[in-house]
Amino acid sequence: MSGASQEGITAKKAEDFDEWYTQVILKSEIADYSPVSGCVVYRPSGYAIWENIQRETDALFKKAGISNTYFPLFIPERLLKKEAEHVEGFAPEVAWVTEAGSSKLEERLAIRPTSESLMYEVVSRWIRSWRDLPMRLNQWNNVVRWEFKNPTFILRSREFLWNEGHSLFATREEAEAERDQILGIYRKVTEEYLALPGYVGKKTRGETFAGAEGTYSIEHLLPDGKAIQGPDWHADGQNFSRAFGIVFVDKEGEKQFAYQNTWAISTREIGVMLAVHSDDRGAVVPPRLAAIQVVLVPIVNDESKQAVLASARKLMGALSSFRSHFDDRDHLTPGRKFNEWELKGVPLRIEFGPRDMREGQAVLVRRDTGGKRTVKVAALAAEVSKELDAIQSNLLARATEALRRNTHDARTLDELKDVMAKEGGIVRIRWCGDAGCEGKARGAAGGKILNVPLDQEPGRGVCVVCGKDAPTVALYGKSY
RNA sequence: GGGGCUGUGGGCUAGCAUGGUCUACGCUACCAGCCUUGGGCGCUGGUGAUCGGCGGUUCAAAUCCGCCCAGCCCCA
Repeated sequence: MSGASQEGITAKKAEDFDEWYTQVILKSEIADYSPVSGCVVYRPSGYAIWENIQRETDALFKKAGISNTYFPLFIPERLLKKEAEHVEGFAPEVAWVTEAGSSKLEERLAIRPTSESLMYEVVSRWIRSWRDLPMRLNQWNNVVRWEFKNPTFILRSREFLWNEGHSLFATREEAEAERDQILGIYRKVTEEYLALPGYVGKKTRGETFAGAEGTYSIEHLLPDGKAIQGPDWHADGQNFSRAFGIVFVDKEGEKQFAYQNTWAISTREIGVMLAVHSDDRGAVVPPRLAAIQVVLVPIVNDESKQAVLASARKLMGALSSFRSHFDDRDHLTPGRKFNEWELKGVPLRIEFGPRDMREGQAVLVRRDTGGKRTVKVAALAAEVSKELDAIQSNLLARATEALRRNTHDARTLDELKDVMAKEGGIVRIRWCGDAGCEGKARGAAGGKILNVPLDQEPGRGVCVVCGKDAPTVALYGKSY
């Protein structure tokens, strides 16, 4: 035991969250920095997490009747400019391609910050009649948003990966009905796979996506007391269809503009997930998303070596239905391996040594609680499955409890200031809906209105700012 | 948008004030051999850094100056 090793996490989650967060991601080998500021390299175990999120989300999209497509990276400037509010929202952070080789381009090309303008220009040619609708498209891709000054590892990067869903409907009613379906998918993915709870609600006018009529989000809470926006869904109304001429002939023979929605979940969720679940020993990754779900570490001595390794290999056969790994490296001690796999966030470890071999058992060690349990090898697969499920649900339960514990109430501006100063986290406030009051609340306590939850508690109250009648509860907090 | 801090082998660092003795310290990791293996084993030997990049001052720069890049923090 040297004690001087810097390989583990040296910062404490509770004491120095920012440093801890960076160390967890780098030292677990989930991601790394890129030579370009604000860009992220996903290493194999990190990209595997994204692939798993993608796979699960994609399956739900497909089940809902949404088809995948691919639209190109480059958007001609004239297209980006077609929807005024949209371009205004993104202009400051668009990266441009202006030359190729030694020649200057005639028209500069935007690297997509999102694909509305390019997609809708093309899609407008595909739609003629109400029979062509609804059309529900998706693509998994990368986007670039350049301008911000303080990138935050994974949580806010200049390039990120996401899905961008785009759907077109003949009527407003149909378009609006999509909201709960998509938010339901995101809620399922974030809760059941990422083990992340959140508040689903409507963003305020000022926080609405550029070009949209309404934005709905899932808001998560990080352990440092700041909220962060997760997946979202936007009701675009006819803004884009008018700008891009997406016109169809309805059943009555009348020309109509389509109603559109867009929605996204991004790699940011990986950062949120790691920040919420991980601990001072390293990363904690939910079993359903982990690149390796279970690692088998054999423990041998000279006499037992061959026999233990042979038995351990047989155990690996029983684990074929899991993403499993056999750590038979000969030059490292078991303790060393334990620490390494904990740092990397593997949900379940199996220890198997001479004693276990004799007794026909194996030791299961949970990453989330550190709890050890001895099980019979005959029941290994069933026990591993049970344990992985238990870890998965414990992570969500733990995070849900943390969210509940860090959600407070405030009835007046003074109370709001007080709660924010003392407790931080998310604060439920009554809000009359007025933008002026929103602004005052923003200035008052260092946070902002995160969203107005869809799930409204019954009852009435008065606005935390102006004291007028306020039918709705809004969520307030500091935000990334 | 404004202000501040940091950058030395893969990781953590010593050296920088007062330039030369730096052919750059130590730990860790890595490689080889031996010895070991139920929570970061031990011993011996070895690989690995033109000191973030470019330029300047100087006989001489990790050290002083300028610009740039990257990371981090605080305020708007």
